[in-house]
Amino acid sequence: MTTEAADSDRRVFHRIVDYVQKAIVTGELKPGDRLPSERELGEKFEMARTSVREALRVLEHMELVRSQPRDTRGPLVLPISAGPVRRSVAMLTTAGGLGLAELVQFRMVADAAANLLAARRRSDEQLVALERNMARMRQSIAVGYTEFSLLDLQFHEIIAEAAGNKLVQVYGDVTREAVLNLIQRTILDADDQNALMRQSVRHHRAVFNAIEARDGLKASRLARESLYSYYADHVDAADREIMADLVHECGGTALP
Amino acid sequence: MTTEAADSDRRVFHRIVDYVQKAIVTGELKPGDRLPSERELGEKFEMARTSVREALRVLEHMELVRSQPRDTRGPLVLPISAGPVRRSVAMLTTAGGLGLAELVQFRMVADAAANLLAARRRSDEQLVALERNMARMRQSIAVGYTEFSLLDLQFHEIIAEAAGNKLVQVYGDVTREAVLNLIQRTILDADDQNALMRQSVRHHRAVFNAIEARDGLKASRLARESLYSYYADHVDAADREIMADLVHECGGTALP
DNA sequence: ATGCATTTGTTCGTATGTATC
DNA sequence: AGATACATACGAACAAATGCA
Repeated sequence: MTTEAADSDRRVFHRIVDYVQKAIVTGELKPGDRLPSERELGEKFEMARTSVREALRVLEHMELVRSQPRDTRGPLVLPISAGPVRRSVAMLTTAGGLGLAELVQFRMVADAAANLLAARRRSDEQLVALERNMARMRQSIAVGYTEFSLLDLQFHEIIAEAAGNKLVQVYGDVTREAVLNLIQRTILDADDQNALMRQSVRHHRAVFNAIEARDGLKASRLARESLYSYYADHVDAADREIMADLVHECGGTALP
Repeated sequence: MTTEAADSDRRVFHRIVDYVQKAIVTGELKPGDRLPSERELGEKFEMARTSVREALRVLEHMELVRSQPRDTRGPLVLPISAGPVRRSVAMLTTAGGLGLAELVQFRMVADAAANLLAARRRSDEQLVALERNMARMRQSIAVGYTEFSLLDLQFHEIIAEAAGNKLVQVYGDVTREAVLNLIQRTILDADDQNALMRQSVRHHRAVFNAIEARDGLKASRLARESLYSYYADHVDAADREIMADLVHECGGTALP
């Protein structure tokens, strides 16, 4: 029989990784809990400390636990984090597995959804936060493009949070970050940067107005249109057509 | 003393992880290349073999390298994969404390986007794959609901792949799985199951027709509407309103 | 404040099974 | 078939850091 022995072809340390992962999913292990020390884990799972450590290195990389010299009471169970998603998406984009077109096309979907939901659910406090952000953004034009970019990210993150959907929020945040990383390698000259920043400020104002007026349709359409106008020139013709389709998905624009 | 702080607070094995990661990003290491053996890595980076192994376990978990007993010529550098994204996203959705409403609302966005893109990009082969899936699905009604659910997932996965966007694909796939896991705990009686399956078959036929006709607007609208009709009764009033908004985001439906 | 016990970080040596030449 | 090289895994050891009586 070629059936995997399930214990023999997998490495020993997987027993610990699988246990911890499952225990966290089922809620048996909660953030703040402590795992047994390396030696105790070795006893309970019947393996050497070196193997326990391999398991801990993997769990640590998943950001499920923290294991440091100061954790003398045992490895600490961490809250679920978006870090691994962020890192793996970043790896995919920087190593060539994901192009700008795919990222922007997804942003057209995610940002539009975020704006639509935020227009309905936003609180007045979040509106104030957006206004503060826009004020700082106007000031940062004089400072520089990287500073401006961070505030731009923050603007969208406020909206994503206001949307009240963790998936839209996290996926959107991660994708925006990836696009920024990808774009920052293409050096723009100072004039282009200034033009882009001023255009961005106008766009944010328009989105703010739509969200303030609870006009979700308009807010989502604005997201798609501005992404198209920013990035259409940076992708090839086929992807540009797709992006055009995504712009007009919503009936808010041209009705023949 | 001259103890470098930047080197002492990070563990030794990070030197190897960082080197390999950077080398892959810069293209210095390509898929198919071989890393030095564990012993040689230990010599070059001046660390013990146990530390080298911790590094390899992390790199392995990132799916950047494969290190097995058969790889006698050294650890194999792998092609960039979406696996880590899928795994980390799955962890977030299964253990992130997400409710049905959030998952379904995101599906309304992701599935709609997948259908829209698939309508434009689908190949004839993918159309055939969808037809085969629908045939098997009709047969599986007699077999049982769990069997049917797997084919239902597969139907959407074919579309997600046809959409030609890895992010839409991965996020959508994982979210659909999460919804299924959440729903399968609510036991439906046999009549309900049958009604649901027949409704699902009709819906898939409609989506297929739209994608075949390259009518992306219709395909995306169908996705939103059917998700609303499936799940609206299972969420509270506030979330139901949000879902209704998402349905009408697209101009394809009611125009006053 | 001072040891004492415990934990992690790291290294080294060794044994075993396996795949390749 | 035998020799070699490899990964897997174990265990012992010591330094450094930390918490506690």
